[in-house]
Amino acid sequence: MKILTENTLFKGLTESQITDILSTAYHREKSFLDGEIIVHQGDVINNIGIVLSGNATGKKYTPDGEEIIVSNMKANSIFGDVLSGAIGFASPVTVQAVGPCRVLFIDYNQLLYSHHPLAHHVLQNMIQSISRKYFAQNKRMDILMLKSVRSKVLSYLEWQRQTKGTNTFAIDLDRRLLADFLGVERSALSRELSRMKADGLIDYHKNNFTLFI
Amino acid sequence: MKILTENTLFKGLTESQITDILSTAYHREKSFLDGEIIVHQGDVINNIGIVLSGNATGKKYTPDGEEIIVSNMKANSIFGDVLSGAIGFASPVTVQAVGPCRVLFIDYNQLLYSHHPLAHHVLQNMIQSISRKYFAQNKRMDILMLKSVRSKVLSYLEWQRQTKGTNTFAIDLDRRLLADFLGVERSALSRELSRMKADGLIDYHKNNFTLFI
DNA sequence: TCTGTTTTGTTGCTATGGCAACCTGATATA
DNA sequence: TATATCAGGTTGCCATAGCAACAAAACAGA
Repeated sequence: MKILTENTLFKGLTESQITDILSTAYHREKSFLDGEIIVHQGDVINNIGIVLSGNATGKKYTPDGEEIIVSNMKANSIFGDVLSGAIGFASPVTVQAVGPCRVLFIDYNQLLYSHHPLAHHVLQNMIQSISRKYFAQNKRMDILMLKSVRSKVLSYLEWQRQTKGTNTFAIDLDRRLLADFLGVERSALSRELSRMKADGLIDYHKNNFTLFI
Repeated sequence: MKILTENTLFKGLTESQITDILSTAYHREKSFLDGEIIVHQGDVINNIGIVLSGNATGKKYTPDGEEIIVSNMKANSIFGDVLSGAIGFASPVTVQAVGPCRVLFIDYNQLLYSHHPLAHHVLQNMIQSISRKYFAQNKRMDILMLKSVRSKVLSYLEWQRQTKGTNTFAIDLDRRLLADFLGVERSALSRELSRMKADGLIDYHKNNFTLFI
């Protein structure tokens, strides 16, 4: 349980305070094998999930059956918080184990309605966590709304430069995922990257990029 | 202040409970004239804003200077909640008065850290409010990711049918706003709507739509 | 009712990007 | 070392949709 002290949901709390709070809300640990579904798209859930070990992905399926990876989760990632918070909403994503993984589920309502003096603190952390997810999504929306592939790529790289703080940086998406993120064809992305390199705007090799502008 | 009993942030509380809670957090009411800026894009704020009367819009500007209306706010709309919740984030939007309007600002931290017994309740409402905004955004992202204008329109209309519950319904966006929402050209939207009518998929007049599929 | 204004529809032109198909190079595996 | 596999790059074709410019309704105000 030591890992939870690093979790954004319990940030600022000691290990004993965390176990103390958890004693007031029903929770259980569950293990999943590679490929097992943790949450189905369409499920209505009332639990917060925390990845204790291993990895999981959030995917969704477009109307025409294409699979899109929405998020990659590793240890200490939280899911189901926004979903539980909205009350009554169906999960827009399927959460699936990538390799064996362990997940801690915490009853959302009991945690929320707990009168434990520190529950307040957890709520504040939760608001912060949800708000951050909102803005991450917001950033992506801004990019998706741009019309040309080039402007999308530039906007993305500019964003990365800002968060990384250097003109040369590695991104954590491969071409397929980057194309999905930008909402373009993988081949169209490759094509535009070449053009941008030819135009002297950027340089890149694999997932290492340099921005010249 | 009676209007606040209808506000999602104070849902479930009586008028006297609301004034009671407000007494623990710094708040002020402010009036704005038509066109006045309430929040500038890029501002870092620590207040929750509630529109008491009048209307306001949330706009943002694309890299190439184009103005996009992101949201329309009326009485009891809340803004700044997600922004304050994320702590340290710059506002991605400019909030501007449309006609004269009054806004109630509440200090976010004092409301959040209040030890008032009902503050917990407000926090829960806030989580719900933010989560809902997240999912509204999420829905839009799904639509923006589709490639063709037709699929975007169909996805949007299908969504409207589901929320409205009938095959015939009025939407609350005009063509300009709908085009922005879908991330397409206004003329391209009009063109595709005509085609879809010709193909017998839909019928429409102004903002009244009927879905045949 | 007339007129100015705003909203919506229409249409030709053309660049863009989706699609498909294939190539190249890297990494893994036997 | 040979070969299978996978990520990334390249390219031709062509429908789609952006852009611009204009037409036609719808609406508002005098």
